[in-house]
Amino acid sequence: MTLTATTISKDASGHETASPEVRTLAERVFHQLQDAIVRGELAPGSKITEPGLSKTYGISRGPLREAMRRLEAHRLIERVPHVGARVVKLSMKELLELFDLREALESMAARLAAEHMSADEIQGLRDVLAVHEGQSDLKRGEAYYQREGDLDFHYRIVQGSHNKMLMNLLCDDLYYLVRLYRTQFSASGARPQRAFVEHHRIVDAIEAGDAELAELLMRRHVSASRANVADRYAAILDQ
Amino acid sequence: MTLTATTISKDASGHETASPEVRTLAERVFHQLQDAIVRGELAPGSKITEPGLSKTYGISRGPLREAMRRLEAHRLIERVPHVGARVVKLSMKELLELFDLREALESMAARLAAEHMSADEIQGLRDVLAVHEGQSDLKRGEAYYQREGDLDFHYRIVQGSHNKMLMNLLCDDLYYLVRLYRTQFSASGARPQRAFVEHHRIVDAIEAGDAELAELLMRRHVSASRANVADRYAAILDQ
DNA sequence: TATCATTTAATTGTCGACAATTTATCATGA
DNA sequence: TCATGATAAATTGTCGACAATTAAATGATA
Repeated sequence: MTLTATTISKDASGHETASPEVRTLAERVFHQLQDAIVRGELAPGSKITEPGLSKTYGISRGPLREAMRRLEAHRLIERVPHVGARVVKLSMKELLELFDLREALESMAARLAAEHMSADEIQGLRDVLAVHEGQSDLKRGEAYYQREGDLDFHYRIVQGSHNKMLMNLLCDDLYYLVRLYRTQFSASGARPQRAFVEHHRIVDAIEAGDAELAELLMRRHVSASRANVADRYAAILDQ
Repeated sequence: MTLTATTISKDASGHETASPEVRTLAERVFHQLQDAIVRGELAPGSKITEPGLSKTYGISRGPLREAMRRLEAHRLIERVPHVGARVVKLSMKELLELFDLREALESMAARLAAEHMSADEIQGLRDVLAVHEGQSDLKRGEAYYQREGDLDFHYRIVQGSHNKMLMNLLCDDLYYLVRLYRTQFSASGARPQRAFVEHHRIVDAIEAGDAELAELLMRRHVSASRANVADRYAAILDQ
């Protein structure tokens, strides 16, 4: 692809995108904006204006509006007719709701994964865990929650379910919203280590073909993660 | 609902719309296209072209493209860059996957509904069932699955969960896809009557505040519905 | 006749300009 | 001083035209 990522400097600190699909301007700027939002470069709640972004990214308003429509569909921005768009503002209530959704969906994904994952896919899962294990203990805490794409454990479990609808929902629609929450309420502390152990147990269950156990463990895992976030938030309120 | 299916004939055939949001051309044509697809007026798999729709609805390609983006986000059409868009083609595999999703999500919704629904909301649910009961037995079979919006039993259960994320997912994103499947594989036969009974049991559980039971019943209910569709499909294959 | 390359047509992607609506500013009056 | 209304600025919604890409049609050649 000859499309040099020249674009604009500005946001693109030279990171670019072996992205799956960048055949059009609208798609490119969509991914750029998506990254900018998830990374927090565009502050939550901040208003984004079409002429502004149009100039920033050096494109006309046409494709920009299409990109914004996609962002809206992914719930990363909120638009009001004739008024404008704002980066989504995160409330703790909605974050906990999102965890409830994940608990229902990802536990189902784990069950299906135990039933349908191939040996190669399971090996891939183990590799992901091994990579994380190899990282220095210092960085692990922060890094473990930053992984994305195929490196994300949860992402791969969902892929392993072989359920297209589920994959679309969790990996396309909700995935970046989850990542946004992660950067917002930057998760760390003692939780990652424990999550790491739980991940191993889940893979064990999947490898054993124990669908029921995999579902149960994943449900507990997400539930524990939710409780952790809720606790940390309560602690902040008290502080 | 006064929404005549005039559809074409220019836009302003003087119909307006107690619709939730029709403040812009793009939104209006979005709803029109959504209806047209769900009703089967636009055949599944058929190619839709921008100049064509542009002329049909009497608007320019700008707002039309925005409407199409929204349809794509709702998975009612599929777009390929530089090629075009087609109305989504339904496969039995994906339909069953959709049922799996609904089983996980709506059972969760039923649990939350049992925990959070107000007395008024529960009464509203009973009213919905009463309306259906009042209909002639002849029409009930066909009509019962055709209800939409607030009249839809499942729709109200989800609303009763008071979980925004869940409501967005089921009532905004997946709702019209489910309706599309309903019209495609037009459901009827002995199933509606049984579904009607199951609905009553679910409301009973919700009213009793028995979250666990409500969840279980809803899970069974959706699962039975899924099995019914699968059986009918298998029967057709044998025929 | 079938296959492949070239040309043609149609459709999508992008742009800039104008109209409609909203938000901000400011002046006026109680 | 505050509220209220009119004016001005900015932003969004809509349109038509042009460029880029793909699909179809045509013709040449083996």
